[in-house]
Amino acid sequence: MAGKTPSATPEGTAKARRSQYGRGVSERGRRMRALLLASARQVFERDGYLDARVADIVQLAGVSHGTFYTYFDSKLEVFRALINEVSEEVVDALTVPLGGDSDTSTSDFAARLDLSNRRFLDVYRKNHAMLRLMEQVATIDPQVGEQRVFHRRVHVERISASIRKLQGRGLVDRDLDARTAAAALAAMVGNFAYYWFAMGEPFDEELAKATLHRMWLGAIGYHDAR
Amino acid sequence: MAGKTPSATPEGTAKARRSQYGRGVSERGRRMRALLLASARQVFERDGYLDARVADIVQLAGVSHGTFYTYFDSKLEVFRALINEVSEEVVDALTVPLGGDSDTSTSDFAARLDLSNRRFLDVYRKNHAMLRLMEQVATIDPQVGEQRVFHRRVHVERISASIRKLQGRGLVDRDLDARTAAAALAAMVGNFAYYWFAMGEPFDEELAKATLHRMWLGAIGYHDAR
DNA sequence: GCGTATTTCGACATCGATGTCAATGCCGAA
DNA sequence: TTCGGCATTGACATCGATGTCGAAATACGC
Repeated sequence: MAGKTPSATPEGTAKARRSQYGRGVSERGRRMRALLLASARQVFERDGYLDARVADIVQLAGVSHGTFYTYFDSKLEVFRALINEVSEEVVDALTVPLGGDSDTSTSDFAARLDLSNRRFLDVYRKNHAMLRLMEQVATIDPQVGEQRVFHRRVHVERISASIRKLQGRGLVDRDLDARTAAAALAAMVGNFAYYWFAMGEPFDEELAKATLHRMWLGAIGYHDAR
Repeated sequence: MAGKTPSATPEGTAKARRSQYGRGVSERGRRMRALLLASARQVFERDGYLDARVADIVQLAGVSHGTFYTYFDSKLEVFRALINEVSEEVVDALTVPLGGDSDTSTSDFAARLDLSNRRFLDVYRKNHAMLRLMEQVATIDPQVGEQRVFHRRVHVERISASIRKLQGRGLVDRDLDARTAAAALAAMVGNFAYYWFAMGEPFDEELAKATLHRMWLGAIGYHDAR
């Protein structure tokens, strides 16, 4: 049953060789992998996840069908690889502490919030095509679904930490439930960005950002003693 | 070319007969259609849109494969029929005028808003499985995508009309851009409902509704002279 | 310029869901 | 009970994307 070695034959299946040698280890391999990733991204953005075919990806890359499978097990696996890159950017943008170390900077909170939301929106705009696809694939593949949930958790946690801090300083009513409020604000900002950038609803750049900022603060009842 | 009548042969293709006779006109036919719709809904909710197979639907209904195609052209068409029913409920919930006729009821606005949001959330909860699927299919089928956009437009328009009315009465700052603010609030409520009911994030019923209400009002800077 | 490690090639087998159709079954009206 | 419109049946053809594999090509150390 297990691998005998008939003298002349090339030995083992191609698949076995592939996993044995690792895939794309050499410089050449790394370039090929990058090329395939770039092509895949183009095809996905053009055709959507479901309509994208491996055949299109390899054609765009100018390589043969089989080469694709040297580097990825399936269409889904390339997509995951691509979304990982984007995800990192998003999480980075969301991870920047809103609180700030200095207790002194009490009333700069509004400014820091504004900056943070702007950064998030800019990252969303930059990657809008992939983030739109992520919404699609999140409903199809559990692993990508997990990633979307992770984004949201990061966002909600950052916001609820801020709210608690403001409540500690007496700047926000303690009656407000921080977790629920954070969930609602994350929904507001995230879904607004989705319709604005991914679905193409037109808004005036500055007006939208300023309005979002102002509503965010009003929603938690934060009123700066300016 | 057109329908001659060779004596013995059954005449025309089955497909032609189907479109000729209409599908499910009789009482019997209407029952069959309803049965298939119910089975389809169960299968969709259990397996998701993509993994649902016509074979599963007919098996659950206890009829043969071909019968399905007497009533629907494809899996997509059944889904559209199902989502139409749900969509009607959602639009109804969103269509109830927030303004109210009476100019007198100035300060009941908050109460009416609360009622309206609660109604929306209840409809969402009731149909959460299909609405979750709608989010999935909206990214796949343009027609269902249109329907989702329509929901949103109804929601946004209702809210922005309210905001304008409140601005007219001097209860909300005229500086606030009604359309942008309405888009953000619709995003907040709609996406919160999605994560709450469709994705199963746990929230305390009463706390969530009250918090959403309070934030909604705070976001537009409405402060009741209570 | 030889040999081995690594990558590429592309024709082909596979696969499962979809939609079709000719034949048969059902049912109410005459 | 018989007739004809209407509905059901289920085996089958179709189809296109996926992933495989044996063999050829390329790189590169020696």
